[in-house]
This record gives sequence, structure tokens and C-alpha cells, in this order.
Amino acid sequence: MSKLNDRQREAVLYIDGPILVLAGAGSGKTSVITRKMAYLIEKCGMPARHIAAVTFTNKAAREMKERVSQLVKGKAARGLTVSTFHNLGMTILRSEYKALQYKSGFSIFDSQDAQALIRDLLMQDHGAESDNADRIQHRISQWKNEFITPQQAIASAEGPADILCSQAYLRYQNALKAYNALDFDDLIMLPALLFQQQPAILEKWRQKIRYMLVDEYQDTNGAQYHLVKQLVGDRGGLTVVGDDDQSIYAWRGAKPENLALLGKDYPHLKVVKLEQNYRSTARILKAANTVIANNPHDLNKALWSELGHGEPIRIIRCRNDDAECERVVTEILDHKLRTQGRFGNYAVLYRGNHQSRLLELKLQVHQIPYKLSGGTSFFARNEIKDIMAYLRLIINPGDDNAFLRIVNIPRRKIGTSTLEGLGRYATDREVSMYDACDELGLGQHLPEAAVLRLREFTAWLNALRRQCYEGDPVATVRQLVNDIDYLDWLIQNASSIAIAERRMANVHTLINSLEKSIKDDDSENAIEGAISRLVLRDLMERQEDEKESDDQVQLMTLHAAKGLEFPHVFMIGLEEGILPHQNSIDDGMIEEERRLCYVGITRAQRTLTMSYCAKRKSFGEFTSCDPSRFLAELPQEDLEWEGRGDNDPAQNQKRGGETLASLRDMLG
DNA sequence: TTCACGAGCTATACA
DNA sequence: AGCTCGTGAA
Repeated sequence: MSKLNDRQREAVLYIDGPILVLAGAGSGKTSVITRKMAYLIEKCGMPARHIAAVTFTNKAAREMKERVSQLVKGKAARGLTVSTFHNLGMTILRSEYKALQYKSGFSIFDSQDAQALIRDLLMQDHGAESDNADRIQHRISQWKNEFITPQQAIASAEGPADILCSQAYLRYQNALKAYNALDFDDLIMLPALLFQQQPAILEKWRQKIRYMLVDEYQDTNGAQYHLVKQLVGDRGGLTVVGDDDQSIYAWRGAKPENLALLGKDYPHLKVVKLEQNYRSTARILKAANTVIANNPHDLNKALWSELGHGEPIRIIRCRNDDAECERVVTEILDHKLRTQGRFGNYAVLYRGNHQSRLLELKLQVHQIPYKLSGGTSFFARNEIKDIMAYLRLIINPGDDNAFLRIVNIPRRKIGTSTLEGLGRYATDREVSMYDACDELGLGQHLPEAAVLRLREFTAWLNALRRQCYEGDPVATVRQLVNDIDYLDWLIQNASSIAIAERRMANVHTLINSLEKSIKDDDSENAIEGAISRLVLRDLMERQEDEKESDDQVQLMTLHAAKGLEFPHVFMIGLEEGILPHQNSIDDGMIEEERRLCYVGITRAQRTLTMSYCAKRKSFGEFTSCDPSRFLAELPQEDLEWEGRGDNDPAQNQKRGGETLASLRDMLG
């Protein structure tokens, strides 16, 4: 506790009612949350099992849990809930699914599964037009994020397009239930809905969760807001931490105004501001403050730092994107050599995932170790999706998406015409495709050979299912992978054996993780819980944390960088159309892009370098680029420009700033 | 049903 | 420049 400043301590000690901690970047908010949990357990005598902290990423949850158990002596931290919103939702649904008329062993559809389902329904209802499935999926997700049911959506829909969407929403929701499946948004929406409809169930969970802490509250959406509000009730056991300037998820339904709304729900809300920054030099902080000052503000914060003014911020103009990446890499090599530092001290941040490709190439040429976070997650990998589909089908035979994915992996001579026939038959009989395989009438609609191949498949999987529930589930899964000669399949489909083996290693990681997850779960159907939990867990990070060295250059998007910090930060692609992104320019959403820029700047502890290009190759063609407007918003006297061409309109003004800056430096 | 090849489309951020 | 999908032959 002695390590905290006055404001931080105030935030930790206040437990008489709901409290909002407005925590600027680098102001030690994680310390506040973790120490508060320790305080509640050790000093207030609250059993850990009654405390729940909620974050947005598994990584943040894991780190927080780690830090609490370091702070709390002995076993007192056991039973503490630190999880993501989605995981919390799943925990609730795993115990309450019956009240929602779901069956045990439900599947969780990722957005690809969901889209396939929507396409399918559209096809059934209106024939071929499936080009707007994307839009409909978006709209449905929006509704769920705003905590709007299909019935409410239908009642309030305006205009023919929206009416169509709302009907598709209802259709979709019914279809999900028929498949005994949920999508990601349901993990938040359904528990909140359940609490609203069945007070007895809500009361049960209120008994369990008596104190809630929510991190990154500015990122909560409408459904999450309702979930928290109902769990907290009028008991007021709530600590919320957030920063409106770091709200960068409006596009997925986050409502930063939830921060301001809190005061309305809880008139006696206590507000504490954390304004001392412990991360960055004064110059970096000033740059961040200057940029973000261009956004309108309800809640004013004034971040300050005691870490000295530090080095000027460098802005480098490059000929093209290739030169840009090359330059960043040589800058890192050069700087590391001079300072004798580690690769792990450097991070390169960018707006879009595709920007990492060139960077990776250059890093590989120079043999620099790097770690790429984000992008295609572990569970988006084909080999993982394949095995997961098998597992899903074992616990939920109604999961047609899983069925379709793997009936013919490996090749079982079951092709599209067979599946179309089976699909038609299954829809007619209103059973799942898996169950339809074993129905007697199927022989009337498909060639005998096709039916035999299908039944061979189901008979085999049925045997495995039995083995899974009656015997050792993990051994069964290993046998499954063996039965289908999966390594063989991977080798056939990969360009090299090394790649196939790497993919097989991913499969083994998955199985190991399943094994661990089953051991941690003492409920009777451990395997069902373990499998559905796996859908949500990003164990790629964990895998890499464990086995790879931590001395690697960090590559990630600006979004993925939130919550992290690095001694030396490079932000690349500061161009109109990239940061700010073209879509945001078109939709007038510049503020969120500015916050994204702010997040990037505030990741830097000691040095910050930004770069932009004169030309850039996209889709194989060169296009010319303009420097980002955010560059002009920086405090010019703290910048050091480099490589700027004579045709730069802002040049004269910036030259002035440059001389001023060097003058100040000379004068100390 | 499967394999091989080329046309055409493409890429904001994420659980 | 990289990936998906459609086409046609085995």
C-alpha cells in the first residue's frame, strides 16, 4: 500500500459504495485493481469467491490474477474470479442453460459459423441473394450489443432494409437454438436477459458475486452494462476503472458514454482521478496531451510526469513502404547496438494487420527475433478449427456447421452433391444432418454408396463419443486424431513437411490444453465445459509466452497495444487513409482515430519514432500518400523531422519549430 | 469426387 | 502480392 500515491490509495480504500476511477494512460490502474482485490480479501475479510474482476482480454485477466496471487498470502486468493466478460457469461450459461431452453453441451459459433448460418437461412427464405449476409450479421451483432431482443428489433425497425434484418434476427436466433448453439454476443446478451426475466436466478448470482471490479469500462457495450448493473444491484459493491481518451472500440458497440452514465445510475458515485503518469517522458506525454486536446471532452484530465523531458519525438519520411520498414529495422539494430539493450525493448505499432507483412520480411532478412501478436488467432487456424469441429460434434451432434466442416476431412468421398441431398432431407425432417445420416428414409433420397459412407462416419464417431463420456476423454481425442491420420492430411495440404509438423504441434498444444482444462474442472461433464471454454481461450499467447524467448521485437496493431508499454516505440504508416483510416474519414469518425493515435503515443516510455511514406504499394499498385493530420497536431517544438521533401506544405511552419526546439536544447 | 490451374478480388481494429 | 473460388479434365 505504501507504494501507492494518495489518489491511488483513496481509490483502493473506498468500499462504501460504487466508485469510478478515471485513470489516464500509465497512471497505475492495474495496481489499483489488483491491490484493491488484495485489500478486500485480506483487510475486509471478504472471501475471494465473492469477488469478480472483469477485463476484456484473456491476457489482461491472466496477468491480473497472477499479480493478485503474488500480493495475497497463502491460499486466500483461491476461488477469486478474474475473467473476461465472455468467460463470465459462459460460466453463467453453463449453469443456467436450462432456464433458456438450451441443452447441455451447446456449441459456440464463431463469426464464420454464424455467417454460414445466416447465408443458409437467407438461401432458404429468399433463394439466392446472399450478398447482404455480411450486413445482416453486423446489424444483428449491433442489436445484441445494445441488448435488444429480436422482438424489440422487429417492433422498432424502420425502413424495409431494417425490417428485413430484424426478421432475419429472429430467424437466426431460433436457428441457433435448434442447433443448440450460441454466438459470441449471446455470451453477454443471454445472461443479462436471463437475469432480467428470472429474478430468482439473478438473486442466486448476486449471492455469489458480491463485489465487482470492471477494467476498461469505456469499452463496455450496452449488454455488458446491463449485466454489470444487474449483478451489482443496489448493494453498490462496484469499482470501475476507465479512460474515455482510450475508447477505441466504438466499432464493436462500445459505449464510452457508459462512464458518464454511471453517475446517473449511482447518484452517490465517488470519482477519483489518477493523473500522474509513471510511464513516459514529459515530451511524449505532452505530445499525447496535445493531440488528444483536439477532441471534445466531458471529463477533463491533466496528465503529468516526473520522468524528465526526454528525447525529441522523431518523424521520418520515407520514399515508400519498403523503405519505411527497412528503415525501422535498421533503426532498431542501430539503437540496440549503441545502447546495448534488448530486442524486447522495441515495439512497432501499426493500424492494419496487413502492415506487418513487409515488416516481418525485413526482420527475417536481418535475423531479428520478433513476436507478432494479434492477427489470425490460434483458433482461426485451420488445423485448430478442424479438431475443434470434431470435438464440437462429439458434445453436440446438432452442430451442422461442425459436421459440414469435417465430414470430408480427411477425404471420405462425401462431396457436395451428397451433402446437398442430406441437407435437404435433414431440413424436411427437421433433424440435424448428423442425426439424418442414421434415419432409414435417407436411402430414398441418396445413392446407396453415399449413405453407406455417411453411416460409416457416424458409426465411427458414435463409438468415440461413448468412449469420451464413459472412459478417458483426452485419450479418446488423441485416438481420434490418430484414426483420421491427421498428420497425413496436413502433410498433403501443406507446402512443406516442416509447416505440416508445426501445424501438428498446434494440435498437440490444443489437446494438452484440453487435458489441463478437464483436470481443473470438477463438474460431472468436465469435457463439455472444457471444450466450450477452449473456444474462448486464446492459448496461442500462452504457448508463446512459455516456450519462446522474451527478447523479441514486438509487432502489433494499435488496438492490440492498449494496456501495454515499451521503452522504444515506432508508429508506422502515419498517413491520411491509414491513420486516420479512410473509412473513418468517410464516416466522420476522426475522434476515435485520434484516440487510437493517443493510445499509440502513450505506449512509449522513453523514445517515440513515427514514420510515413510518400508512396505506398497496395494491391500491387503504387499510390501516393499524404502525411497524417495527426502529425500536424503534435507540438512542433518537440519534434525532429527527417527526410522531408521540399514539396511538403507544412514545411516552413515546422522548420520554424525545429530551430526553436534546437535552441531550447542548447539553452538546456 | 478430386486435383490443377488461373481469373478476379482484395485488406480497420477483436472476443 | 496473396488468397478464394470457379472451371474443366482425370
